[in-house]
Amino acid sequence: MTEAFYNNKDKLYVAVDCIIMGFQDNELNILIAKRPFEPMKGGWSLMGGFVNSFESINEAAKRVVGEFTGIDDIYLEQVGAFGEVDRDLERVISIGYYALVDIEKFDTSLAAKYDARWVRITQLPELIFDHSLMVKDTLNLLQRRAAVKPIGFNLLQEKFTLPTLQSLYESIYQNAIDKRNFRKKILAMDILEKLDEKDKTSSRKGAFYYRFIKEKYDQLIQQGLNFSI
Amino acid sequence: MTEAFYNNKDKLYVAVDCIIMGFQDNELNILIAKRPFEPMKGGWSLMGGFVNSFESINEAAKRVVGEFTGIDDIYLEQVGAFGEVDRDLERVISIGYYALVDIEKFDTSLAAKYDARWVRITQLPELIFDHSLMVKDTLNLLQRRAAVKPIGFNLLQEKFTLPTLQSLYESIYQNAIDKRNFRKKILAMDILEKLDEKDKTSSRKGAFYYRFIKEKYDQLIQQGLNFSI
DNA sequence: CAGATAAGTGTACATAATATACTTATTGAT
DNA sequence: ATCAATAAGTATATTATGTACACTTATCTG
Repeated sequence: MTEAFYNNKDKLYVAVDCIIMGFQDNELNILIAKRPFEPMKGGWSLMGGFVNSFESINEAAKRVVGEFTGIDDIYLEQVGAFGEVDRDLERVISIGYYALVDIEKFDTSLAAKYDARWVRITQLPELIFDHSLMVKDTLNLLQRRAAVKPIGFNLLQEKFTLPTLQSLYESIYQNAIDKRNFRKKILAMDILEKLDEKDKTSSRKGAFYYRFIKEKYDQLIQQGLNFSI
Repeated sequence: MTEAFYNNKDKLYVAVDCIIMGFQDNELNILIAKRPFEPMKGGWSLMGGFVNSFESINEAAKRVVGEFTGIDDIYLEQVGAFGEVDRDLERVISIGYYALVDIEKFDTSLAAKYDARWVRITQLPELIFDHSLMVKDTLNLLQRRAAVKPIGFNLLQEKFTLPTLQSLYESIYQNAIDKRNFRKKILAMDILEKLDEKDKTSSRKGAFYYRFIKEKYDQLIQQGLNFSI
């Protein structure tokens, strides 16, 4: 019998914890919440939930991000499994996922419901359990990913300016980038379309909007070229 | 009560599957076994086991590698969690770990016991469940890691020749490397010590043995230099 | 119309990656 | 003893990439 082999093994709680990232005020922001129940009631926490037996762990993460943001158009990637015995009060294996969302699509009514808020990544409070470690691992992973894949655009609105895009990369890598070098590199890839319209909210001169052309990117990749910031 | 919040949630089986890698015949080898029980009895499988409630997932992986190789001096890193609903017959979340071992330390008596054998990574058969995917993800991860960390030495004996080291990197990256460029780069890092002794098993001239000096590497890293192949 | 502000632009230099061919040490066979 | 065979070992030139650096331009406001 199939079950015979498994029967005497332990079963554990399995959770997903989501590092939900948005871009706002020229900085990466992460959605965190005040935990409304014990254990660690009142502590700052990532958005999480338990994995049900009928859903994959990816589906669970997508569900959790949807529940807490109202957004289902997200970039989602697994950070890894966190499984120290004492990471929670009960024995819970948690699988970390980071999500990149367009913060403009955030359903703000949910912020009140869950006592959740966007906090700049440089100003995060200490989080409960191993959640701070999850954020640290995520930033590491994001830095490696963003260097070789155009995932940053998932954090922006469809139209964005080059100064905004540069701020995004500066926030991801936590260091300043020379704007001439940045523009040279990003424009040389030939995956952005310059629009006629300007954004004048942050300067008198205004900065031209650009658009990421996914089709062109896919085509270049197929030709063996590679994205690299 | 703490348990109240968790109580109505599903518990799942959690396993670890280990991609145990050795280096032999100038190629990466992976330890696989013929599965002795249902489901998928007789199929080729990675080395795995269930996570017990009293051990961390890292500990579980280390235990499994020890059980199947007799080696406890290993480099271990998590590949990620695999959680499709139908990845096994029962609902089992599996966490993949790859291990780099010195294949000379392998306890060969265990090979018979578990019907396990070392197979070249280029000649792996189709594995059961999602194990082939785990191997693919591992090779990817290993390629990125080996480029920036000297983890390859975990696969070699303490003394090794430069031609052997080069073969190792060629096997990891699955392409040929020019030996002049390779030697220039690896020696420039100044983390290898040349020994007086030669290995004459593969040529009449013989190749000098070298040794990896971890202390020197650690020192260089502390000074902000970085390893890069 | 002058001043303020951020957007936008080009070149020179340094570093790193890549391509390329001959010499040397040693053993085994004659 | 000499030669043939084999893999180990070695240096340089070229190209590509990354980095450093300062002035001009468009537009709004007062």
